Amino acid sequence: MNNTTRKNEIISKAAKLFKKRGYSAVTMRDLADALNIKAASLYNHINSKQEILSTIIIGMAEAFTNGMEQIKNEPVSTQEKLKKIIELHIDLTIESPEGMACLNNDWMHLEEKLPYFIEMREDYEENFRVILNQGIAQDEIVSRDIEIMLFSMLSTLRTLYVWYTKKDGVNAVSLKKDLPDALLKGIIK
Amino acid sequence: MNNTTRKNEIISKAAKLFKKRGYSAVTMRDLADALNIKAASLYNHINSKQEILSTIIIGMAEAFTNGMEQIKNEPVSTQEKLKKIIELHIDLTIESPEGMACLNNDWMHLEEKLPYFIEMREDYEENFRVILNQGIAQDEIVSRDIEIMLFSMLSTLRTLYVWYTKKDGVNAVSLKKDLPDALLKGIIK
DNA sequence: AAAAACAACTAACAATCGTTAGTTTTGTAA
DNA sequence: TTACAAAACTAACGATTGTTAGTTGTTTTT
Repeated sequence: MNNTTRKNEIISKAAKLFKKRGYSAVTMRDLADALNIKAASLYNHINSKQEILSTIIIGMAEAFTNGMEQIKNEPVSTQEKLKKIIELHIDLTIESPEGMACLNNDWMHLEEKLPYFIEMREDYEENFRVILNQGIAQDEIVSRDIEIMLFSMLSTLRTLYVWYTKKDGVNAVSLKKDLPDALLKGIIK
Repeated sequence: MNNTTRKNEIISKAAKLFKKRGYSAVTMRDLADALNIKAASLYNHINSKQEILSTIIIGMAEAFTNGMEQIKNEPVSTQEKLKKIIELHIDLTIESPEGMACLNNDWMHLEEKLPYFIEMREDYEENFRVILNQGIAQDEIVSRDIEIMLFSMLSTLRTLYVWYTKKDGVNAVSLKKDLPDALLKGIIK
């Protein structure tokens, strides 16, 4: 029943290649070469190139959806919720920087699952907005343009994988320690 | 002598398509269709697909390089320099969101000009680091992990085009008004 | 030992890729 | 009107694309 092992190896290797060069620029022969097999052999394990992309991206998106669902209903302050969202992004980025790259850069190449993905992304952003608005209502958050606060935080969180995976980049420890403050409190004295 | 008109139309249209689907996923026939001509006709104006990409990206990168060169030598406070960097990103994003998208997402498909691009990007980031360090030395900036401050600001600034180009997204006025504070002062009270 | 499942292979397909060659049309200046 | 340049066209090229069909070898299960 453990027929997923080889399939997972293929998907995992594909994610690495997609991160580097993007879905469209990676051919099935590139992927096969990286696994030391022939392109046709891939089809003993997966149904299509599209299925690989879909598996990677939808898996990540659902992880974020589930994480947000947890957080939004917790009986804690807005500041606490925002910190948990930041931690969610850090955790998922550390777990799979390649998946995060695909999620960010290749979602538009989804076909069948594209509407489902868009829906999840919109829901996620809307939940984020609600939390920010609650913060303003409860006087925890400054009353500025909410779209700018949302975009500013999400941009940073979504591209975490870029900096996490490069040498001399940021590491997990300092991320969890300093990123919440950087995002919430700013950088000037 | 005004033979650049048609060429610029092609490059401009290409940038729009690249922003939507990425360099690799856009074919010369796609580009030609969008201009209501045949693919072969493109080659009366440009030398290669790669040349189009290169023109777009190197142009943007040089604009940032020049902007940073201006800013770093101005006799103003760190906070003022950071504000000017933020404005530089806003201005260039408004001027060409498509170019920003290519710069961010398709740089790895550069061939001949890739080393030149990498060099410019590294210099830009290093200049940014120097400014932040000056700010710490002069007690203007909190003493936290500098890579995290750098990455946090740059991530937001580099993906500005995503939010600027979508309906109900952020607009130029509120950007210039609220983004500097959001990045520098944070969002909590 | 036989059977079944798994995972690789070779060979090839139709479609599409960026690009070239050579030709025709279009607009402008002489 | 002629001459010329700009910008389009048709046709095709060799390479590469994702994928299928059918086969062979290798493990695992019975």
